[in-house]
Amino acid sequence: MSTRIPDAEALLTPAEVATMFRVDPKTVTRWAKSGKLTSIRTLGGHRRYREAEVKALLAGIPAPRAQQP
Amino acid sequence: MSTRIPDAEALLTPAEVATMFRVDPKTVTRWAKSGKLTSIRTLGGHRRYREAEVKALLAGIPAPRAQQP
DNA sequence: CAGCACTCGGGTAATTAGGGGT
DNA sequence: AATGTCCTAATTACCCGAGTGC
Repeated sequence: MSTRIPDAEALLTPAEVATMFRVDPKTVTRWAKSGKLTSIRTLGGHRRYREAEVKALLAGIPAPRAQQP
Repeated sequence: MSTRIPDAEALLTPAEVATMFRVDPKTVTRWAKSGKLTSIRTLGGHRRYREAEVKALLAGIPAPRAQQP
């Protein structure tokens, strides 16, 4: 059967986000480090990004206010 | 009908955990082998993971460290 | 009993992280 | 300040055959 997951958000890899923005994956990493993009880390330290947020930014929606001053 | 179980914790399959983290099921297995994730084994050797722990890790909560004395 | 999807192992490429420099 | 590139080390993804789960 299909894997039914309780409540999971769609996540994107750095390479996928980089391709969508036509930038280098390293640049996406910098966006995450500077708080411009929400990042979820795997247990090994690799980053995953929220698909909804990336799509919103691609659509021209201004970045949401950072949560940490 | 769901099996009625007294006090069982919700368990997730490797595929479910992998989907939630956007990684390969093999990667989840490595996390379990390296002690980064608690794994429960079936009698046949397959692994199951605690839903609460997985959700906590996804939320950014670090691995359960020892309590402060 | 049979069948299919998933998971188990190992082994080997491909990404990613991180710092540093243009 | 922001992006792309070079490097090393670590993490992750895909290959196989065999066994488990239902």
